[in-house]
Amino acid sequence: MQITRQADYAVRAVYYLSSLGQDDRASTSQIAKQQHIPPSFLAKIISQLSVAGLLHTSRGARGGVSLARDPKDITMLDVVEAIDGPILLNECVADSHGCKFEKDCPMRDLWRNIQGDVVSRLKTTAFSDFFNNQ
Amino acid sequence: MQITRQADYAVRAVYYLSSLGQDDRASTSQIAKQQHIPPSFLAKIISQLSVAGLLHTSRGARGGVSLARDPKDITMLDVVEAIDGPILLNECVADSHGCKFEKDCPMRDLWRNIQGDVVSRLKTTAFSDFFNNQ
DNA sequence: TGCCAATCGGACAAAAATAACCTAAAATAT
DNA sequence: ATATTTTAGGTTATTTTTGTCCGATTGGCA
Repeated sequence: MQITRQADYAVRAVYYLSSLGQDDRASTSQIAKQQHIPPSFLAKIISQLSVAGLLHTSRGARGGVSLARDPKDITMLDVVEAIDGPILLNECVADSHGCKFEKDCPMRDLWRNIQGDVVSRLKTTAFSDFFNNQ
Repeated sequence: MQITRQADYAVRAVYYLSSLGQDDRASTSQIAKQQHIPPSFLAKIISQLSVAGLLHTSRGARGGVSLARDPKDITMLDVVEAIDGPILLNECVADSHGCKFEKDCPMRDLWRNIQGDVVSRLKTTAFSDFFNNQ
């Protein structure tokens, strides 16, 4: 019942980029140093976030990483799911998993409801929210 | 971000026992069969639930497993935490884990809040709730 | 008393997930 | 050209998860 270290790192990386100006770029190693993330591990994570369309990366000297869109349009859910995949509190909640008891399993509804709340809260929290001090 | 299979099995086992009369006992193999749980795996889980004080077990012929208390006094949280340990959405929320950013990390508060909601919902759901049809 | 049904406890193991490292290659600004 | 930086991929180690198996023990019952 825990997000992975990778997802936490991803969130912190996006948080750091959000704290910079909108189009400022930072190198992976810079982000790693600031957020105390293993640099070579972060590279993989950045890559995944880039594939997911959340970040822009540019190679070469003076290259680096920047946000692909405004912090107010990047939610916690976007980042977490880009790394850990869809949030699923219990296997039986998945559409694919045909549980024998589906029909009359009261626990399934409970899990689904709680999961819905978690997803909803992550979806309604954008990275801009972390900086609005007013 | 998922409870383990073990925790799910544990919940289903307690659910099954709750569906019986208060002091009725069932053998591990009987529970396993009814709930489609690997029998030898369930034995371990039952043992943990017993240590946690949620179940009573009795050996010998005509032995078996029964609830240690009324279903209305056994919550989902009791069962899940007895197996998976304390619910923790992100490592940084743990008391022990001294994150360097603790003080000014807005994500930490978010995780803690969401976690609080999850825990709260599990704590307020007792197994008797699954059978009150009125 | 002695058999049977059941848990107990520990060892063992296979598979998956997690965390991380390393290197060669590609791109690009200077 | 050269230095910088991401990219892509493989490799490795550790831990967690999901089980299985088996002998010991316990307790009811004929």
